[in-house]
Amino acid sequence: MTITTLDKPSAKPLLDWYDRHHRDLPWRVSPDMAARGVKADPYHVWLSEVMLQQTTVQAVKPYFARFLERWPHVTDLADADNDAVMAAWAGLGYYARARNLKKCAEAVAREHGGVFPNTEEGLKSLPGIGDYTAAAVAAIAFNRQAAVMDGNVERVISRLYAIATPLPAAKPLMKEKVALLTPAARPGDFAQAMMDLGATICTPKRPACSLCPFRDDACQALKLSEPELFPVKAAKKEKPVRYGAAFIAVTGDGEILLRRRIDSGLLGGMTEVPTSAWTARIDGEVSTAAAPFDAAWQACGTVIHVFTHFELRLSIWRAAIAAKISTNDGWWEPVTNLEAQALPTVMKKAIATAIPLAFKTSKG
DNA sequence: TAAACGTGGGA
DNA sequence: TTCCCAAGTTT
Repeated sequence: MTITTLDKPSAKPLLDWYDRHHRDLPWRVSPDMAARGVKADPYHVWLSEVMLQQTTVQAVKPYFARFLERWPHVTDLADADNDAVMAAWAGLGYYARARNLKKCAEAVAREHGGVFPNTEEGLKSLPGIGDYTAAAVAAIAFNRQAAVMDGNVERVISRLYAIATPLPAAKPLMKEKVALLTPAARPGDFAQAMMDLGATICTPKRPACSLCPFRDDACQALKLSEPELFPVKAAKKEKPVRYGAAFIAVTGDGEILLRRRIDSGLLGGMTEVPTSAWTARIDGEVSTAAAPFDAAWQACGTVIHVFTHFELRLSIWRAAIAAKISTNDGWWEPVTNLEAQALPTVMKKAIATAIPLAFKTSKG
């Protein structure tokens, strides 16, 4: 005879918790909506999942709304102009996501008749869709029993089972545990419940264990009275500093010189002001040697911007010139039209340092 | 396997 | 202030 015990994790208490305490999110079909027959839109689910990669819910919300308003269907995004998509993504970071987003939309439109594949495997073959996103879209949009594992789930699972192996080595074991826990019914809600739990209860610091659906007996980390010990992670590496110069040339007509970065690598495909190379150390004086042309360049400050794997200290130079100077690459853009450009945050900071009124907010 | 790849907000 | 990190993917 089968005996049900409470000391092993079960999806049921979590789903019950989710029914009462789920977050209402713009891209989400909540349980009450599902009960009224509302179905998840794969395009919405996919778009939100890509935007949410390594990005906070709060940051994503306005971008998600603008993308849907401008490109209501995946075929609209497939037909969109590349630079328009990059400009719409500007500020959200990890710009390879935007490049792959566009490629993925094109693949869905042209190779799949405008319909997203409804299996994990089919989704995973698309640009920008990895293990997590494939499982998330399969579960949330297509009700597939896929094991969804993101940073939240890793934290919850590592605590439920008190997994002492450090990340990322522990991922295969964690994935195994998630797969065993994922129910055949409501797999999408289960995945979202795990993520909501990780975001609101099973937080990295000071988890609210008294409110957790696994509080009674299931959580091994809580039994040890040390939930914050999990997950165990490898030590971080030191962040190097790089230096460079950026040049903001302004004409009497109020236009500045911009150019487009190459499609690959850091800020790939985004717009920038001319800059020097970003080198690991200052060789001699900070200078205008890398300026796009000779002019009366004036130093007007330094921008310090922290990327994922290095810190950039950018010396900002400004020159007022009478008229446009012809250059090999780039174009002159009215300062009044900078909001429409694909300018990453670091470039908005650089321009704002030279032209304080260039943007509505000084922080870009 | 490990490094590259952005940003802004909270503690 | 400084550190941490948030629904990861690609190479």
